[in-house]
Amino acid sequence: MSDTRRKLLDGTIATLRDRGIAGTSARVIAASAAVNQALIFYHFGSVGDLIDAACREAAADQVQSYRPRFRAAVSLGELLTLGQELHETQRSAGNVTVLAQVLAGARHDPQLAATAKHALTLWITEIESTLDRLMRDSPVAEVADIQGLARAIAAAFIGLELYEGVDPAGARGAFAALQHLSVLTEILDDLPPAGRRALRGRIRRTSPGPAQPK
Amino acid sequence: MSDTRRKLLDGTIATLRDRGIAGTSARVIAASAAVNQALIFYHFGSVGDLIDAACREAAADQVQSYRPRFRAAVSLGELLTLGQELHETQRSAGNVTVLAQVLAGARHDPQLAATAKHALTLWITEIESTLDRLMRDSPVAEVADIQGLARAIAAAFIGLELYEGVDPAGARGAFAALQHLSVLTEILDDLPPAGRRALRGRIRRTSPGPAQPK
DNA sequence: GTCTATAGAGGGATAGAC
DNA sequence: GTCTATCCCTCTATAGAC
Repeated sequence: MSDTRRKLLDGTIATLRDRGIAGTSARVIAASAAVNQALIFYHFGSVGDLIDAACREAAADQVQSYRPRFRAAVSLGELLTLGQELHETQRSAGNVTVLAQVLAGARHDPQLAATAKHALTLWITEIESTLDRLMRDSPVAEVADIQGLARAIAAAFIGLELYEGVDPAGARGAFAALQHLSVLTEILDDLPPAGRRALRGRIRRTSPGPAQPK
Repeated sequence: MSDTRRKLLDGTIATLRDRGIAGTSARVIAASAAVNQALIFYHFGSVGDLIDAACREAAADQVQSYRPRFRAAVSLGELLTLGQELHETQRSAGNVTVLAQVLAGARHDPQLAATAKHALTLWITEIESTLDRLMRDSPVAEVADIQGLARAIAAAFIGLELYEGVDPAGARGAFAALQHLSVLTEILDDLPPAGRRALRGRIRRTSPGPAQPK
């Protein structure tokens, strides 16, 4: 790949991270990439196409680089810790923030919507297979709809990323609260067999069961 | 309040909802409000000030109108149902979507950041006092940091609102999954006294305890 | 492939008539 | 309070020199 293309892809991610979707324009991206503005159109055709290319590449790279850590998580608490680390690491690299910005811009731009859905699906798939593995032997699985839960977690994560922008201390508090709560699932998983059977029966009597995936 | 001010405040919310933060300009707002563009500056000074005024008013109105329903919720499941209804009702009225857009724009605009923080705090305060009431007698309160949890819930809600924009079916699935999961907390709350004591002891041995509010 | 220059639209904001 | 007209800026995208 040419040097200019590389610089433009990186500059686009940096611009989305630092200035938000509303502040991302051809001129600003070109300045960030230290490249002539006209080259955006020569190499990518339009600003929208450049954003699309940059986001797809960045999301694929990030998900792949985090895959071993997803695979290594052995509890919901660890998955959450992974999420928190990802959140903090990315404050400089910034791909989750970027995804949040693209998601916000998706409301009035069908192209951004497609980009956002694609990138988000990569993360959701990863979360889903992790949850699948973690919860297979848990009594909690009886009331958990893994597909839906993975989507909820991804969406929540995006929300926390945006919230961080206006209240960093509050966002830290939110993460800490979730971490405390994850202790609950560990307790449930560690129940002795008798306790598990009792819980399972209790769940069956109360819950309508997980939603059927279509 | 003058008719023009009223139309501009409403037109601003409608514009943020329909066109996103990146598509919200003085000209578009004025067209939506059916008012001359120059009147924005006469009445509000700047577009940023208008957005700020509109968002603060809308958030205050919304939170107030939902307050009785927050007070009426008697379980986490009901709080979640309330959230889901709010989500669906607002697809037309649109104030949570608006908040998400302002939050996204906050990244490169300090004024929007202040607006977003103020509006979000109104919702967080409401969620916090509801959680406080709901969880006072629950053994779960031992591992729950209510302040942080309220922030996490509000942020997650914003994320779901944005996710709805690119994958409505996925967002519905996410809500359904959370609803199923809320059954767990009800089970824990309904434990017989002996079971509660056992759970409580188990929590004490595992958890570092809730974070200290500062 | 890279540059300058510019077209043409839309942006915030103001002046001044009414 | 409301309007028109306008200034000056930034935006995307292209034309054309190199």
